[in-house]
Amino acid sequence: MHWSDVMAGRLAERGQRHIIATGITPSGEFHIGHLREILTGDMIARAARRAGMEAELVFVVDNADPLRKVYPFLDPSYEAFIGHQLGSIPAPDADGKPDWKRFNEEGWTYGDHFLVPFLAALKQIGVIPRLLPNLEAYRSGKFSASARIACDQREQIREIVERVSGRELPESWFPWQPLDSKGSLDGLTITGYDYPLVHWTDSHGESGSSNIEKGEGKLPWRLDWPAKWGFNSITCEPFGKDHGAAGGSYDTGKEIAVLFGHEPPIPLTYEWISLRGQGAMSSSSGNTIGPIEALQLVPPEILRFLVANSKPSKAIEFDTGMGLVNLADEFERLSARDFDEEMKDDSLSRRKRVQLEDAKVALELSAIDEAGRSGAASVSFRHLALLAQVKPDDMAVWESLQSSGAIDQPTSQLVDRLSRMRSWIESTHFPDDMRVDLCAEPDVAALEALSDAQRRVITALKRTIEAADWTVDGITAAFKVAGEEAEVGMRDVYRASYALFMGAERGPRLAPILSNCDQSDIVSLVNQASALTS
RNA sequence: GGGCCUGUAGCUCAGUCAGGUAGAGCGUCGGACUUUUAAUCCGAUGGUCGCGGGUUCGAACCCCGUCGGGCCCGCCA
Repeated sequence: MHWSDVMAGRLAERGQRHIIATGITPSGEFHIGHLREILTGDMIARAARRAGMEAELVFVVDNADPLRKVYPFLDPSYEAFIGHQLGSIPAPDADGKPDWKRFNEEGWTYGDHFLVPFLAALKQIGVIPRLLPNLEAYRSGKFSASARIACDQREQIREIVERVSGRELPESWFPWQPLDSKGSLDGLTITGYDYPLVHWTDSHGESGSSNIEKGEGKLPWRLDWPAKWGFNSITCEPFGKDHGAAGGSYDTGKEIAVLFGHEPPIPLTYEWISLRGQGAMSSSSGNTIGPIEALQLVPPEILRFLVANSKPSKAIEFDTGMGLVNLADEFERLSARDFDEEMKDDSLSRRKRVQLEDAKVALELSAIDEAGRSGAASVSFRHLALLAQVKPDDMAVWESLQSSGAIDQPTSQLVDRLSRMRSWIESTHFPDDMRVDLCAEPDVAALEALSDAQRRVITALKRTIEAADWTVDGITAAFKVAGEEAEVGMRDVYRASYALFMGAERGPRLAPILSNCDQSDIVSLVNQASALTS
């Protein structure tokens, strides 16, 4: 059974209506690791709906969290905002400086700056969650009930956190973090509590009172999370393995949730996505690939397939090179199959049946449109990569596909895919193995491996290529004539030609590629090779 | 020190929850298509299931131990 269906089964035991939560802090550039969080939630929601339940995906925007440090992309002036809430400070402009103008005129905050492009990327991959901005929730008093319980029963809370996490909280610990005289959550000392006020003194020597019902501060993370579960009626939440560790915030959260008066959500811990060859992604190290950047290269349904086809407990290595080609081609192959038909075979082993079922579901979950199925593009990624390189003009690509009978008219999906393919090819991520590269000069090793008969082909090519009419047909004819002159079969002609032009044994069809090159350059290459082999 | 995840074919992984003759895809090799845009089709190749014990008629699967890799148990997500 597919992992999403396993989750749906657990949800069904609990009830028929579900709110699946995801949550991210908009402290910096979003990366594809965050995409796993959202997609995992989206897929659980889809599975629940498929099983006949009501399910909604929500995205908690943790913009009440403070800025932790001045990241490399920020101007040093952000020093003044450390400890301030991400939804209450200005966004960085192109130079990393606070953009006060937009902040004052449009209310454009630091959190918005990172969130909005991420939402655009989500839309492309077919995920449109209901947003729950956390800072606004504090300000509108949604946290009041839980905050009061936390402050009133702070010794029970302390006991839970210390027992479950195994760590000792400092004597000064208090379950509410007020904002200080400058708007920071850092460096305060709590001096007293009279509901609804928490009294404090700050690092500037000021003192004041924070009303826990008006968002003049926030709950610490371990309390903030279970509180949100309650007033948002969250029934299920996937989260990264950091939260899932024993003694981690889910463990304390599920007990605190009960104290707050509600049931904790059904959890699902997922593994990280890392970049191939580079280790875990992290916003602060700059070792990231953003969802936007990823979507410039990868068709959205294939990004979905990557997550759908990996069990959440498995770490994913995101590979923008050959791994992507293989992934995309696997997706294409699966898309072209009819699983329902295959599963009618009663002789299938249980193992095989499971495999078919999982592939079928993964494929369904990969569709951008939940109702639709992601149809096969009928062109493999490999093939498209070749065509895109060989034919600079899109129309020529479609003509080639039409003439081979692969497609009738290019679908919008295919047009979209070609444009992403072109940006991938131009990027540094495109694998060398896939690049169509003609030799600039003869590849001696490849030529030396040729048989005598094949060497005669090169000698013959020297004349026919030079004389060729420089079109696809003309070049094809030149190969044919060379074969006749050298008295060898076409197999040898091409063996020799690939060694000559690409330093390889095989390759893509040569005539269309050569026709895009300058004839004199090719002639020169053949002449040099001919000198080496004769 | 405590805990979580992970280890199965050259590679990526399924199969472990419900024990019943080791699976898929890719790769590799061979063949076909009398040349094909690295295509396609067919066939073959390939595993001491990390290791050691135990339970069982029977273990990749359950139990105990052990080794390797990743991570958490500060703040914060």
